[in-house]
Amino acid sequence: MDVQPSTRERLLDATEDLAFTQGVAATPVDEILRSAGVAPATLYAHFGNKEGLITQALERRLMRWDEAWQLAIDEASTPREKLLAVFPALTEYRRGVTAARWCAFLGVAAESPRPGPELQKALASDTQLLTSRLRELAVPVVGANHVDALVAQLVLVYTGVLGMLLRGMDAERAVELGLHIAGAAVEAAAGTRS
Amino acid sequence: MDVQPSTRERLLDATEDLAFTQGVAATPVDEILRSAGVAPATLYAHFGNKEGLITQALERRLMRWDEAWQLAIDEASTPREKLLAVFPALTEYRRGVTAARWCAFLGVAAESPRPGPELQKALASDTQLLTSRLRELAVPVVGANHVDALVAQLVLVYTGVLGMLLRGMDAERAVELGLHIAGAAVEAAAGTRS
DNA sequence: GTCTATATCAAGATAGAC
DNA sequence: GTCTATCTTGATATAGAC
Repeated sequence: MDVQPSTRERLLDATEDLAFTQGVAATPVDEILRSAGVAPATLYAHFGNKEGLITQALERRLMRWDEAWQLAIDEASTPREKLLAVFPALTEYRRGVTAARWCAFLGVAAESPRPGPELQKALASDTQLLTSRLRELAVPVVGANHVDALVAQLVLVYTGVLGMLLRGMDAERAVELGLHIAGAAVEAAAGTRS
Repeated sequence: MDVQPSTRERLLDATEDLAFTQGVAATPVDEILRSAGVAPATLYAHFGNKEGLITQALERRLMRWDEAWQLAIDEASTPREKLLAVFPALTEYRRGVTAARWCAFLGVAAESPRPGPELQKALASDTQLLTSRLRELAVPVVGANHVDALVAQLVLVYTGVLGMLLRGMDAERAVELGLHIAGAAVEAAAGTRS
């Protein structure tokens, strides 16, 4: 039996739908309210202000991405496949949630010159999760010595995949391309392993 | 003898300073006017509206990037170095102009869900220049058959370099990292050459 | 917790003079 | 071409009732 989503969740859903596709500044609070079927005062009671709403939408989004990525890792068999699972996970993830225009986190970062502490934390936690988990996964593949360089490369490629969406590239093609580049980087790093 | 910049140029300068570092929506026209020392009506006489101002700032920026990149290509000696010159060119370019927070074009694209035709054209011309010139440069390196795949990879890496700036990475490190990944991609593609 | 109604304010844009 | 002064709108946020 389906429970209908709470007011709070409807607001977060609408925020993902609208703000992460059109841009935050290009999405008036009014539009989110209309889409969620909620009154202004209710939004402010829950989230304080627009930035609070965006922040919590990002937090929920990161949790879901975290789970989706972890699932993809668990399903992969070899250490190398687990390390590269971030790319197929992205495709799968974008099917499950409302797909952002490119990346909810980078998009908000780009248009937030002076984020408040909460938002700043939410934004940083995306890069944080990305690098820390990739580091764990990379150790079995290239050894502890070469991990840092490889992780930085993988984060760059992952970021490039998302950026290509802004250049109009199809998401699946971008992921495929990224996987190819990342695979080569892993080979090169694994070859260097002392 | 230095000629002092025209009103028009002061406005474009201020736009690059402010809108491409803070974000367009986060930069009120007022702030640009104050920074340029110009009256509102003057701006609208020159550019029609805010989007016109942004559009022309992007157009001027692309011209300068075009020149800077071409210069870097001319200074490189081997075909492989010319192909990869886009990365050192980026470092050099960012010294010459007001460096954007990450990328003026991608940044504007990200916060413009429904750009007018002029702006759309200005945005597309960045990717256009990038792909067409890389394609020319790649032919001598990998042959005409494998060009498309390699170009797409290089554009992705280039885009990833810029995106890393939003994750707080230092520009020179990002460029260095990108150059490394791109170099490996070029090697791999050149090796495949039939 | 949620609503209706409204206050407040800032931003984009224009009128009209010089 | 450029200025001062102002208009108009649309967006964030709040007051007060249910």
